[in-house]
Amino acid sequence: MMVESASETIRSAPSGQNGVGSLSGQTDGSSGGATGTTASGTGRDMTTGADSNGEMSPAELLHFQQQQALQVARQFLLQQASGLSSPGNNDSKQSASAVQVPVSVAMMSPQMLTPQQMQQILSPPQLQALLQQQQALMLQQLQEYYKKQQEQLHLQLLTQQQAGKPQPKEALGNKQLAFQQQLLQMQQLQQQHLLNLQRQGLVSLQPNQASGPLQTLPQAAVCPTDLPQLWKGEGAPGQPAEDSVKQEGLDLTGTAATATSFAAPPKVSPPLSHHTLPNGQPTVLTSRRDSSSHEETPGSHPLYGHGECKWPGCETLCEDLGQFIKHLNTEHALDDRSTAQCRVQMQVVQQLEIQLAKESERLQAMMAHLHMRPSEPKPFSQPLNPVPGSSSFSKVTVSAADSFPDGLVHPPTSAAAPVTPLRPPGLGSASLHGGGPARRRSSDKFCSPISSELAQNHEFYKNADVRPPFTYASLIRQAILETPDRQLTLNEIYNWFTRMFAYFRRNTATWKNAVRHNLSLHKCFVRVENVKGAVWTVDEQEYQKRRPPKMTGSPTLVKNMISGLSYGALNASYQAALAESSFPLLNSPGMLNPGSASSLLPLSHDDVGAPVEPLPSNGSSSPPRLSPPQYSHQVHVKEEPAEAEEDRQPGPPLGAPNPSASGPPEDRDLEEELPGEELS
DNA sequence: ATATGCATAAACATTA
DNA sequence: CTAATGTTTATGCATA
Repeated sequence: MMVESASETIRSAPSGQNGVGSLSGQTDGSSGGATGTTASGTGRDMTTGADSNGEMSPAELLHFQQQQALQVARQFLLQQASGLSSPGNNDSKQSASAVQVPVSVAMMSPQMLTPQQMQQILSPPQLQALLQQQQALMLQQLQEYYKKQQEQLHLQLLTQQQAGKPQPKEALGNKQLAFQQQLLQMQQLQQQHLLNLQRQGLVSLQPNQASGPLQTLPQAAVCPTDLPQLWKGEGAPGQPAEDSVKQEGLDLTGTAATATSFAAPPKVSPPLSHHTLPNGQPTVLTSRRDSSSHEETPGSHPLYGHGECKWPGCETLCEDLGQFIKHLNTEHALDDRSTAQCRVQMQVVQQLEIQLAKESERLQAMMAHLHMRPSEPKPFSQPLNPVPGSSSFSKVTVSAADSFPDGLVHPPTSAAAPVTPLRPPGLGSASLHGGGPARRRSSDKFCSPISSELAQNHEFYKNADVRPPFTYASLIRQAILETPDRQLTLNEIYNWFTRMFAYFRRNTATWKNAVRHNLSLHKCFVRVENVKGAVWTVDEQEYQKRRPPKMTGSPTLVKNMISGLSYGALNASYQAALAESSFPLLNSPGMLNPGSASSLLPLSHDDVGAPVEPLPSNGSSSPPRLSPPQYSHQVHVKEEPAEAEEDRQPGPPLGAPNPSASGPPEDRDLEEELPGEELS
């Protein structure tokens, strides 16, 4: 019971909150419940990391990455949507808050669109493009900022030297030396400290992030103002500059957070002050809001821009450069305060550096992941883990070949993602079957999809403690169909589950019970007495029979998008959509032009486009979808479902198109999955 | 508002 | 008897 209640809360949470905080809470993991429900539940299982203890890192990181990418994607969507329909409307508010916040800040708010949702809406190429853009920008911004900071520092030093001229050289020298030494020490300390923080940062950040850090962040201002605009790109309706001010938080999530963490009462002191905190902490972080300055005229002083002093926390207005210099020498001379500020600034820079490094790494990893294919000859390129034999399906799928139009040609980089092999489902393989977009509801229903999806993300599920978006029934079926003789003992099924999904390596009692329950409950699973016991087989016909009619989510979603695009609505529908589809980020290569809303439509049209996934080739994997009419029940062959199972004829079963038999109506569903429309 | 699909939990029954 | 298997029933959610 306890468990039950837990899961309930979890489930309800998303809906209740209008989808906003789905990611946050997350209780499930721990106990036996561990589950968040498959189809329905939403995918926040991912948060498993949060699941308390242990192994959060991989999942978490992954999650972060996804979040970031998604965030961008979301913005993109909003733009589009807004562009499509009502431009201005309610957007403004949201934009101010989470929506447009760049990267990490956004991450902090679990809100709205979830990964799954995004996936449904955006085509892989789109997402990739966005991703790329995002990364590029981020890097650029960071670098720029970093440069600037360095300049500032340098300048400061220089200035002081000049100022010091009049003074006796020795004094100056000493001072200078002391200063530098201090800086050095600081650096070292910072390094360590930062590293530590960094390590914990991600972890601590995730929870609670929603509000806390977010608020303080803006002041950290470590950021380049234009980011927002950039993000917005083309379509952004009317976004006043204010936004930019608000979202300054670049991605220093970690940074900011850390900073705030030690700056005791963070949010409190707004801009002003530069009083260093006792411990020499980043007060400045909070004070810096000069973000806007980007363009300093060549001739001018790096610390002087837009008629004001850019010294952290200063902002004194100066008519001209001369006056500024004067101001600089008087107000920001080499004294304790300035030194402290400088230190802080250094910290900022340091953090940014680290952040940059991190982001770079991430970028590399992402690029590597996304581009692997091109660079590598092999089809299924799953960079990380070479998969042993296990799945026959793995090869079937992915033909690779899809390169990204957008030019992200980046070096594959070994990149070692810190993370591990996890990879967001869908992300990689995307293309396979020619184009099928489709990310249909993950849940089983469409068996076919499952195999392809599995094939594609099989690595992911294998390593990530993420609940697969398929129903037990579909998984069981998949397991059975994957075997040569299409039959498995219960135990073998269990093994398949644990082998294929990291998720099923825990809470065994729960899912095993579910498996048994499903086997017994669904008519499509037939138990056959075998020599050495009983084995389970699949009655494909039965299985197909129970396929639900249409999919869901997406259409609605799309509709919303097109029409009102009210964020809320949109969000809601997404939520729904996503629940179904869970993970797979991008998938089909379908379209890439981000611009056309139209393209979005079809795509999300969800399920429709189920790709052709399982190539008929050997029929091993799943329903070889031939033409609509035929593919009916492959394996099935057995007209008499009952226990006639032995009919599970080894070889030919599947492929054999059974002319008559198939029930017309049901098959139709499958049709939907056919590549036909595809869309884009 | 109702029906359906699914996940879970759990009580039992059967079998090895 | 115990553990693994199977069956069933019940509950709750989400969705159509």
